[in-house]
Amino acid sequence: MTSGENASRPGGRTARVRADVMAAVEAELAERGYDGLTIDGVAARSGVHRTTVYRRWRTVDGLLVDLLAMGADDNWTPAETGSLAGDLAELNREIRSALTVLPSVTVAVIAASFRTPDAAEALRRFWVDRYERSAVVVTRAVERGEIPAGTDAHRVLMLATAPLYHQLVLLRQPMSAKLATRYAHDAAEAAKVGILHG
Amino acid sequence: MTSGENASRPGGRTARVRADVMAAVEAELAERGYDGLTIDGVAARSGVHRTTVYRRWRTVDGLLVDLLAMGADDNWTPAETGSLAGDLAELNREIRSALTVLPSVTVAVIAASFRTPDAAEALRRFWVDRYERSAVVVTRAVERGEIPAGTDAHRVLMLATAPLYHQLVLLRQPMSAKLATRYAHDAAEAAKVGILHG
DNA sequence: CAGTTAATGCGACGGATGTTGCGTTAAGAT
DNA sequence: ATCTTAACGCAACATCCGTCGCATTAACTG
Repeated sequence: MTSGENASRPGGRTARVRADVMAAVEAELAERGYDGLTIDGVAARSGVHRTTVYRRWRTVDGLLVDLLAMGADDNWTPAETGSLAGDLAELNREIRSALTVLPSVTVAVIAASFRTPDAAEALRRFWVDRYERSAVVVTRAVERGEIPAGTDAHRVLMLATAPLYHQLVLLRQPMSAKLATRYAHDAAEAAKVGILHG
Repeated sequence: MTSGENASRPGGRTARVRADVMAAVEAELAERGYDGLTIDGVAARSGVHRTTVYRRWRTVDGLLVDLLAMGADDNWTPAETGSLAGDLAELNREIRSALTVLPSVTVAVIAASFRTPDAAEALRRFWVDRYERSAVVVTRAVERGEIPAGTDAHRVLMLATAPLYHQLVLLRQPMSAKLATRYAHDAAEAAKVGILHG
């Protein structure tokens, strides 16, 4: 993609330029926010020439997509706590953290996704992957006999996590760690009593 | 705000200009999408001069905020169907409609909210108002004895509606009317069995 | 070590975006 | 009917944004 990771010349300078630019993006994002992010600003701060940034990343959104890719952990799996409520609560803790940290790369890429199809697609893939990996917490709960077989994993995950995105990103209201955990528990309870059958 | 509704000279020409510009915004939004929306484009299509649009609305986001205000119904109340599940399903039907219609002013204002504080604040107020008005469906359910007293109205509404925003706006995946209704029923069921106590 | 060539640096350009000063129009007042 | 004055139209301007051609650097090759 826009990443230069597998380029034909991944040598020292190219890698150094990418690291410098990515660091500058994060710093500018922290100082000026998404709408204050400009290629000129990033280039100036990083010490890399404007033209180079334009050529390698095209747009501000391209920079953010690359930053998201840089931070994504390919080996990520949901933590295992021993209970569905605990697993979902840990998921929500991570999500809340990603959305409230400053600067939040996730929120910035969400903003970017409304402007360029590339960012939208990158974010979509990122989330599809995360939710697919997360489905195992429901599978494990079924195997433990904690919840009925045939429980709709996707709906469980949506009920648990969607309120965080909605309230923190769209409604722009704070959410305590306690409330985030409560949504996780609500979803687990609903699954337990058999509401979320396939 | 940016609206000219209560200006000192709300006469024929000013009102006509506003109507023309708003119509042009909607048309441009439908044709080019949010990221293709420009003041010059809107001005050209509406037949109003560039400078006039800049002076009255300042930015593209200002145009969208005004369009949202124009479409907002001050007398809105949630429909009354006789059951909590029915009321929530009707809410979700309206939300799904607002998010999937083309062009979706709601989605456009969400996009704008990531760029200017004015748009973010306008959207926040809009939603706070809507969720406050919607709380009555939970109150009614308690009065009918359908769900326990002390049920957390906000959590009921979030569980029912957040998955729609999350899946349609952020995950950018389609959602059938049936699934939207199912989330409404899930939230109602969870309330009924007492999971969502205050 | 010398040669090849991507990647970067550099300056200049064209177009888009937003602003300003001033003249013109028309809504509302007397 | 006349006057006043917001609101609008107009043109010129400054700035920002993205691109291009060409020179330079430095990573890889043999």
